[in-house]
Amino acid sequence: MNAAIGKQRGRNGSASLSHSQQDYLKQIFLLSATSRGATTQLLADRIGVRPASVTGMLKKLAEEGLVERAPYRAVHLTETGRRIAVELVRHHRLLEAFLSRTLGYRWDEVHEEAEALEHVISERFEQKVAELLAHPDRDPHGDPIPTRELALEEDQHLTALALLPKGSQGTIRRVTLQDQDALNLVEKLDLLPGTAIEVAGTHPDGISLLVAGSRFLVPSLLAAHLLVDHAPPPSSAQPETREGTGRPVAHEQ
Amino acid sequence: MNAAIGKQRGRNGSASLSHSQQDYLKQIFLLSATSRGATTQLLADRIGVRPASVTGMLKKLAEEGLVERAPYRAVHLTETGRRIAVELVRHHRLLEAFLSRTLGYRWDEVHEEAEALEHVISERFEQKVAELLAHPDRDPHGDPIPTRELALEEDQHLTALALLPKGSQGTIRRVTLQDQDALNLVEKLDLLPGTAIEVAGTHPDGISLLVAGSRFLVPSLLAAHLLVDHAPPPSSAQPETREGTGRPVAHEQ
DNA sequence: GAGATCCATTAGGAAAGGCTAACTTTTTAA
DNA sequence: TTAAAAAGTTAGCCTTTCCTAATGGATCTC
Ligand SMILES: [Mn+2]
Ligand SMILES: [Mn+2]
Ligand SMILES: [Mn+2]
Ligand SMILES: [Mn+2]
Repeated sequence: MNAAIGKQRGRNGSASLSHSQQDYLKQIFLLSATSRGATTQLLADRIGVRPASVTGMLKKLAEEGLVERAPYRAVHLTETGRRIAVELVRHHRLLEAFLSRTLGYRWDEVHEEAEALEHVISERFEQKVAELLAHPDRDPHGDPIPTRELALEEDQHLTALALLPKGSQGTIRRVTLQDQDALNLVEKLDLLPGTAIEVAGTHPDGISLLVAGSRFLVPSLLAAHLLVDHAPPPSSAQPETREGTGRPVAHEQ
Repeated sequence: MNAAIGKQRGRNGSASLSHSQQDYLKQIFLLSATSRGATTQLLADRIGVRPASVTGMLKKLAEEGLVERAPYRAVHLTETGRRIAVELVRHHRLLEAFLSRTLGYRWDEVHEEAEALEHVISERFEQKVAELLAHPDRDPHGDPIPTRELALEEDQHLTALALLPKGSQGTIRRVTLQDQDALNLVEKLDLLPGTAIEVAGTHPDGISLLVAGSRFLVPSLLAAHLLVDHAPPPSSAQPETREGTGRPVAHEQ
């Protein structure tokens, strides 16, 4: 049922995709969900190559029918390309859950290892791990794990903490960061997924937050990456949302 | 304590080794334990490339101080090269044990997956898996797993079934095959590691074997790859060993 | 609406790792 | 002991993926 990414011959008759090509597809997928879309520059940043290299690779992927491209424009995945990308996201997030739950990795350690393993595991490995974990639907950062049929539940009702008005209450559900130091900070502040929070007030540099009694400032950088399952402010006349300093940004995976 | 193989900078200051280079070192190590040694031709067969490619790579590895080489001769690992090779063997066999025990792979399925994963897992992954399995000393084929300090117990007292004289009794300890069909045959015949056997007689095409009451012919091809922990024949006057048709051959990993 | 400033693309080239074909050395065996 | 066979090496080439430098578009600002 899964799209083949690895060694097998592809859906048409083409050879397999290189790890590099796989990473391009995955980053295009993740960036496509953002406002800017998958631009050459952003892809270069995420993948760690120069823009010229991105242009070259995108041409190749377009020839192989995995992306659609117009020069000087953001690139889009074809259905084939999307399937491969989502398959990789499934691998990545399943692996993060596995590393965390079964092997006892810390939550800030899982990303890097999953980044390498995602290209290498077989469909059998994917299946066995999914069974071992009883088909989890979230990774340790709260990111949804696509199903085996590659359906990806998108959380419509999650909002970036940075965009919440004063008085909002809710629960942190996703942390879209992957930098180890940033993740450690989140943990130090007890802002892991599942934590109940209340917005005590806004602030030029972030959000003032009430968590388990204590009250402190969450910097914008962080607040943009904490996605909250929120109820509107209990009884105030605050606007439903406001334009924040930072918008949520998809994180690398 | 472990030699770094992966992404890290190497022992001197050199960059990391490619997966390809790692495979060469591992196969040189495994072939060095055989009578023919690590020749260009055998390496080409094992690695799946042409002999010309092997010559080219061996030159590169020699320049990097990982092998010592004389043209037209079998190649040898330096101490540095050996450490990297043994580290890979540890990864491979630990992974086989993990796939078999934790993920429930069949014993004929573990090799291929481990072949890909061995290059990609971190030292952390290695350590966590070793802990999870309580530091196993054998993989599912009975192959010894090098310790974290890279000590590799070699089983001096194991003999290929093909070389045993009539009347010998013993226990199968290792199965040095990796072909799936061959492994399935071994399983069908109940010749897994741990099985007690007795040599009922020799035969031009193999060995006649007594296993759990039944008696059947084990073809030479197989008998050369079944390593037995044996006692000499109980009270007969048979010679201790004999020259068999096939000698034991290290298997790929 | 015209620069200035990004952003994207092109051209040319390098490194890694494979290949084929031709040639040399070693080994085998008549 | 010598000729044929097998094994190993060399030379030249190809593909993949990256790079730098230069060029060509898009966009923002005044
Ligand atoms: Mn990756
Ligand atoms: Mn994640
Ligand atoms: Mn390998
Ligand atoms: Mn094994």
